[in-house]
Amino acid sequence: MSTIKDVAREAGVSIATVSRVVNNGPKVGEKTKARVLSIMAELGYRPNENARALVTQKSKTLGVVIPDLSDPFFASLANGVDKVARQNNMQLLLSTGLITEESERQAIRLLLERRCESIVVHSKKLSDEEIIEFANKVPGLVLIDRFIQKIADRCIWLDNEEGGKIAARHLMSLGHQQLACISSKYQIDDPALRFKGFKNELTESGLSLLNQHIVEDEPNLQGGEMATQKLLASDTKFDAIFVYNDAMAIGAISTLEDNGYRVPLDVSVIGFDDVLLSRYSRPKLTTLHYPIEEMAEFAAQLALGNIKDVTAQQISSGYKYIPRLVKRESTSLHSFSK
Amino acid sequence: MSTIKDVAREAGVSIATVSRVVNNGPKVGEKTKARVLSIMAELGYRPNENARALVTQKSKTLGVVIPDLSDPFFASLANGVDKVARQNNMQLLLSTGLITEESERQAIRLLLERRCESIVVHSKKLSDEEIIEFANKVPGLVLIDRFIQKIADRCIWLDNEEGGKIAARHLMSLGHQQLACISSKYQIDDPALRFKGFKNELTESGLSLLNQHIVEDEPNLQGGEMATQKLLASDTKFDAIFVYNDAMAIGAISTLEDNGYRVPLDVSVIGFDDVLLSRYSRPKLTTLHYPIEEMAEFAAQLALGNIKDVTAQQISSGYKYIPRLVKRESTSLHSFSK
DNA sequence: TTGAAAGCGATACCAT
DNA sequence: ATGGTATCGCTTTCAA
Repeated sequence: MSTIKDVAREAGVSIATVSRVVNNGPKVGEKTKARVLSIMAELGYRPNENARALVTQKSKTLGVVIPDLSDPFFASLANGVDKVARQNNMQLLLSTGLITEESERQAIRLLLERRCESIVVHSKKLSDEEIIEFANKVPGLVLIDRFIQKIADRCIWLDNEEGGKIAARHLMSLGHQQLACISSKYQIDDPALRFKGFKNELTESGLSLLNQHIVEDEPNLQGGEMATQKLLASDTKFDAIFVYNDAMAIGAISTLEDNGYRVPLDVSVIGFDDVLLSRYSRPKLTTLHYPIEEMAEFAAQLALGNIKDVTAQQISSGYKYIPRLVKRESTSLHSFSK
Repeated sequence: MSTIKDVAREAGVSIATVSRVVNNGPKVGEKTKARVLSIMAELGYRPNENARALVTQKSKTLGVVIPDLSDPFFASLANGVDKVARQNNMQLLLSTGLITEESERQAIRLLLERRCESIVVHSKKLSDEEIIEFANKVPGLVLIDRFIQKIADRCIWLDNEEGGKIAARHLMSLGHQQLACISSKYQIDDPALRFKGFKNELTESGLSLLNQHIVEDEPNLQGGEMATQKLLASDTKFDAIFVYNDAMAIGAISTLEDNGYRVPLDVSVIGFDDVLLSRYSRPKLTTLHYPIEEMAEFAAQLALGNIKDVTAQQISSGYKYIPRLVKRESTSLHSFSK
């Protein structure tokens, strides 16, 4: 691959001049500019970004730390960051790894070694202290999907608890009174928060407690099916279920229908996340929209320093997103005719 | 961020020595090594990869060119490449853009400017000539999802036509004789190939022609629904449908059921791609598995030069993958009782 | 075992 | 308007 020197030599000018035309610098003679340009084309010259990064001290790179791209949720996150990268003439550098303390640490380090000045981090295992330490060292590091008080103004997160409350209100507004839950013991604390909000909202409204709360390991279709089987086996009466996420909710619907229940006629089901699946299921799933891509875009802008007016509110509680209820077909008015 | 000089100064050694301990080089005194190491930790020193790339002429970066990450198909592709990147101590650099000639060209160029020596390219708009030109310039550039004879040994692609044949055989083996198709005029030629194979297999087996072939614009749920409405409105008799992809197939099932048809009892439906959705639909979708992640992993290995034994076969027709039939619930034996 | 120095490919300041 | 050159942070001979 030819370098700036090659171009300079062929064009009979100095590398300084070549550099100027490459960067559309001022003060370059029309003739020389034309000549250099043609030589560049002829040689197929492409400036070396690594060399540029070294001298300019900027990498034109937006880093993102996530477990991997196999989960559509993280793919959306990465896509949001990538969108912003493109808008800013930068590229996305991906740093993936297991959800373990060491992998997360390593993923961030690799980005730092590339001198990424803007990084969107999704981390569940690193301690608050270590993240704060990184954040202090890197002004362009931003945390997504997690809230740490000391660096609140760099946190973009979803209020899972409020999501639970919204779900509860929705089901109650439809007249449901016998509410069941299907949760998951995932490696993160989102499930717990969602159900905490759900439960609190119920008790505030008089409904003493959940009839039944099933916890299943795997937050996927099978997990939802198994949980629902357990729920049915427990012989509890219920007219609505709040499920940890959409995948499990679809599993729940499947098992309910296999057992003669009609959704939403007999049982309302509400999910969480609003992933692609929820629009494809039958009945289409009522759920809470998790605006991860929008959040990721915002996170990227924040990492780039493009967000200027920060309110006191944001300084204390970060950038908090509230999930939005998406009413589709899996929930409906409770039929008292039964 | 501290540099190698800082470390050298603090440790009272030369930068050469520091470099040696950073790279686990040979011939370094135990005591000095220990001292340097401790200073490095103290300073939080991280080697500058850009500087390294400049001098070593390797970027430790695996590039991938795709339209974006919003489509799960491309997310899987990127995930496959990323897996291999990690295995090889490299990172994924993403270069996205619209499906236009200029964006695709630009995406590749950006990767070249970073001196990415291994690149997995998904390109639909660039001309064969231009791709060949890039390929000749970059030995580590590999094409996925497209076949170009002149660089056959750098092409990883799916035999869409064979997929169509497999679908036809499957439906015929179930006793179906009145076959309809739902296609899409997407920006690529995959649909055409799939249906060419399907049609050819039918004619070879005596079934003269498709009863009906509906072409819809959008290859998604709505497109599938609309196409199916048209199909029903056309008043043709059919007992099975071959649909361009899973999303459309799910739309088709939805519309069929809304109109009183039972799937697969009255009509068998087969999709293509085997995306996540197909396992979540009810009935679960019979489809053709498109092993895109596996293909992407292979492509990445090929780009890295890790594939050694190349057969004559591969030199002439590239790395061809055959879609695999995944029998689930949306197809079944034709009931002649009707 | 360690250090000095050349050089990777650019940018940018200082001259001319 | 153009050229010379120091410099970015690191690797890698070549000497000592």
